[in-house]
Amino acid sequence: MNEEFEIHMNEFLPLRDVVFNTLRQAILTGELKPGERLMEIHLANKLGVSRTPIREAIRKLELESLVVMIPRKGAEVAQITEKSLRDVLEVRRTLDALCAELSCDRISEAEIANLKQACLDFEAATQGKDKKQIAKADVALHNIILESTGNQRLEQLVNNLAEQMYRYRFEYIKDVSQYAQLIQEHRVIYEAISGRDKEKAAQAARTHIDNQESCVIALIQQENAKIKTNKKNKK
Amino acid sequence: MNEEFEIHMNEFLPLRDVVFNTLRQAILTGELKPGERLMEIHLANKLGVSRTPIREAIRKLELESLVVMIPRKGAEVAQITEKSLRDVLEVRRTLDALCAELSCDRISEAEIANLKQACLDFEAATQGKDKKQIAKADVALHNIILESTGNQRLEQLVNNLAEQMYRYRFEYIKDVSQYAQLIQEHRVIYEAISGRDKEKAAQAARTHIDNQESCVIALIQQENAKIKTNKKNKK
DNA sequence: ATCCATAACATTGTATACAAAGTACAAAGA
DNA sequence: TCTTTGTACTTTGTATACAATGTTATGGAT
Repeated sequence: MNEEFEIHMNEFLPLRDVVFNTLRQAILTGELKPGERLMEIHLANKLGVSRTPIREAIRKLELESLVVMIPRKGAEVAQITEKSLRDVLEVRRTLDALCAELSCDRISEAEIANLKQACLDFEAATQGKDKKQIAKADVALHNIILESTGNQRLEQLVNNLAEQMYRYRFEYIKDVSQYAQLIQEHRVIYEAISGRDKEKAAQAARTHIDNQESCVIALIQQENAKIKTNKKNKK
Repeated sequence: MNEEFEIHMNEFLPLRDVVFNTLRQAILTGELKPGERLMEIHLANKLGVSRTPIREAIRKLELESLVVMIPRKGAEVAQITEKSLRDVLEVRRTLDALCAELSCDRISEAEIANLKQACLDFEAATQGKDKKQIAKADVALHNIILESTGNQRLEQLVNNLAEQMYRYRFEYIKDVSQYAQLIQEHRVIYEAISGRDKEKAAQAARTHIDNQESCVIALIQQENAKIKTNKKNKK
């Protein structure tokens, strides 16, 4: 329970940003669980800083909806409900489709080559056992598309929405049976974008999200069922 | 220059939120101008609080991209360039279209009635001289559509994007020649949604943004031209 | 007169101190 | 036994103090 957080100490960043990154990572990876309280003094001691940087980090997490503030009680890690996840995905489906379309218009030949390589890298990663490596390859691939849109605001928003899902991503990515499909979907997206076929690219992006949605929703329901069973057993 | 900010003192809100709302409002209305520095002690004195709530408010403004942090120099009000505005609108066009589509599926009969009334209210407001009233009626109308989607995350994102534009909105809304067109566009949107015609609604929403984009971009270029002229004159 | 160096100052970054509010637990009374 | 009240403790909200750094101004040397 008391394992230390992985502190991302970029030397020259203000402490508030180090704390922000650390806490965010902890929430996204599930190290800090939904509903868990973030108590300032406790965190300050744990990270070896004062309350001030902790508080400023919490303000940012608050605006990212990763924590919710309870008046005069403090911050706690936001719950992810099935509804909130569907809401996020509904938006992301649209924005990912937009990314794919814009990418068709604006991607450079060099980026197309990178994208192809990223598809291969992802495929290679799924052969190995390191789940973190797989997630990393997936993120890298999607980042190439994002950057090719040349729209920073879009990039920022999609990254943020994607992060909301990382909290489930690690479970999702463990599902080996999905790998073949993911590889295939990436291939379709690559081909649509490299062929600059906007319609096809948008559709492929939507399908990609749809499939993720089914998987993750299934995971949540499974989780919920487990909780209910536990409650019954306690009785 | 030294007029006081309009402090939105909701009595029971923590000071950081009061400060946050106050500063945000000041930035959006142009009271705090792009490039202007936000100095903590100065703001603290002006608002009659200590630096702590000021700093926490700035952290939130930072995440909203309304201010940018310069290391060891502090916060300053973010510039809006033509590029950043185009980026925002590119995203918003897509999300507004999504809103319109979702609304077609999910809006209640009561909300349709509200929407109709909001169209009339907006029309009435354009008859008067109070520009704030016009902006308010416009926001109210769009909020009805937003809320009818039932997607809180979408609501939050679109509101945020819209706010980025309010910084230009007040100039834009002064352009009396646009009123007829705005009224007409609202009417088309209303009819599409009340008829639950997704395709038409999405298209109308996109057109609405397109027209705003032309107007606001024209304003910016006009502004830029003015600045250039001034520089020349100084020489 | 200009350029460099040093000192004073201004401002942010961080830590700590103090105030207020909420919570939990225990003791006393019905 | 249950409820109520009071007290101690925990935790947040706010203010202030201290440290570090960057900037500006001043003075001297060339």
